Amino acid sequence: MREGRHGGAPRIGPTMSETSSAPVRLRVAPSPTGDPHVGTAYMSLFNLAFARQQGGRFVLRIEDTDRARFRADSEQQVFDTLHWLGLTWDEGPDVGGPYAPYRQSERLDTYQPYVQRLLEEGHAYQCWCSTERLAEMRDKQQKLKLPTGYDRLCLGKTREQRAELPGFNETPVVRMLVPDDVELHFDDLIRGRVSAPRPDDQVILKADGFPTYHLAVVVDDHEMGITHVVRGEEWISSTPKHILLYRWLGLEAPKFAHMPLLRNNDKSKISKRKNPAARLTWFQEQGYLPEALVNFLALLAYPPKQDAEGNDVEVFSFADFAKDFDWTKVNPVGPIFDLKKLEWLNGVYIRELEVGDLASRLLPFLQRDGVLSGNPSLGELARLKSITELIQTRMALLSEATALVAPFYVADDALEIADDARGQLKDGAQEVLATALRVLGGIDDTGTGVLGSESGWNAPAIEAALREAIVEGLGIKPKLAFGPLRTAVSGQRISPPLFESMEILGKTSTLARLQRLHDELV
RNA sequence: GGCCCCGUUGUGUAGCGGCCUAGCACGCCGCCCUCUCAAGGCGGUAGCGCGGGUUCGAAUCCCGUCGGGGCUACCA
Repeated sequence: MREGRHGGAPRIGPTMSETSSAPVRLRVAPSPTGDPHVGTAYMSLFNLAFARQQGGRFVLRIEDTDRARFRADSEQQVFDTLHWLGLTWDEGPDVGGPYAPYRQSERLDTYQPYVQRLLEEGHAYQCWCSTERLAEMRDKQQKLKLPTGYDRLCLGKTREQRAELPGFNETPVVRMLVPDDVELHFDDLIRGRVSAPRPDDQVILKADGFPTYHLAVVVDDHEMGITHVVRGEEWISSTPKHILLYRWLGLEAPKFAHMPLLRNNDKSKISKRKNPAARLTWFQEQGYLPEALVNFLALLAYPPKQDAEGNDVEVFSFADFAKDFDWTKVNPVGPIFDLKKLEWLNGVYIRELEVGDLASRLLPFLQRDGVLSGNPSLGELARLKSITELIQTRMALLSEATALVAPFYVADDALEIADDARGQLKDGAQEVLATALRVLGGIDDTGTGVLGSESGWNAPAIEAALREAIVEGLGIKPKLAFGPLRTAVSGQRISPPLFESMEILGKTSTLARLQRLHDELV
């Protein structure tokens, strides 16, 4: 089944030696039927990688032929999420292009002549069967364990002849007349020679005048000069229909690449119902970096490159990925969409960010979660940058910053002490707090502000003073010594580094917080 | 049910007949570092679905079987 992968059969795809006359043209064709799907991004990524590598074009086409499931805001979300990921297209409904329009609903006139021609040449016929009759027919076939498929009741009949039989519907659809000798094999860039199921007489024009996917995709791919059709594995079974249409219409079929399907944990095709991560917007909400998501997607069903020592290189940019992308390296096994590695990658990318950049990416999350207002002051932003430095290695997701950052922006008397943090306090806590209060009170904090680094109130000085007084002075182990202080200052068991936190908070706030917990323990 | 696709540790992958006592990454576990948590360093855990062939030799080739998935719409 996979001869094409190992050099047994001739390679199908374009190779370096193959003289490429026209530049390649690829497309992604999502349906605006709800929240944009992660599969759309996955397909876009592979399409784009090949298009860029070959110096070709990448097209976005909206397949809105399903009027029943159409959602008006969905198209814009597709634009937004793909832009967010940096998977940009050269032609599309929003940017236009030489083959506009790029919405199928605006191309209805385009399909008409094709349908007409198929009808006239006897490759297609009208069908007046009602959905009820069709459903009954299918049920019967399944009960009898027969292959399902249209029984051609309407074939060769005029409207009048058909009207006398039961299950008649006034507005007809148009069906393909699939011949017995239909070609069931085709070459796939990823899988080699593939065989597919025998299609039945597929509807190509619906009663509402819209083409079905099968007709629209063939006509549009041809009219738009698409050279490579890259889509999910679920389309393998309908590829013979498409090839038939190309043949009937005297068109050259494009190359095909059927990508493996992303899976839920139970191995079923990834779905929004079973997996929140099937929604592209989910990643934005959770605080994933687009560059991390793209990197992660490129790792699914595709092997990482190796460095000079032969070690895998799993962190890479889109450009790196596209550079030596090769269809035959795509693994036909559908990968389970497991987010563990993405979380790690996200942390890697977060750590690589310049601090100011990270801080500005954090801002929307902090505003969303009410830590900062919609229009923070310069002081608050400066403080954010200092805090960001402390938490950069402590996040896998941007949304995790909220809990870490919040204590720095809350009023001293409004700081909530978490139960688990309070529960950890040992007997000596009050004495530790009292000592800290006394010794920190002696540190001169003049100069704090613009010249803060030159102030006596800085992390090294704070640490030195505290260690001397508590660890050495009281003979308390560091772990026990600083626990109560952390709780007082952050309200949490876990926090950014204590002394740096105190520096950022300033002497006044720090002392107020220490005092407050101290007094509560009396 | 029918047709088609696929089958290496928990997950993603390497492996194209001997280099495999099956490599790498994430995860998980442990240790080190350490003011907590991370980050970082070090170490460990776990896999060729099964059965037959072919061959001196099979994770790699063939057949069967089992398992998973997809399609089977006037959805895409």
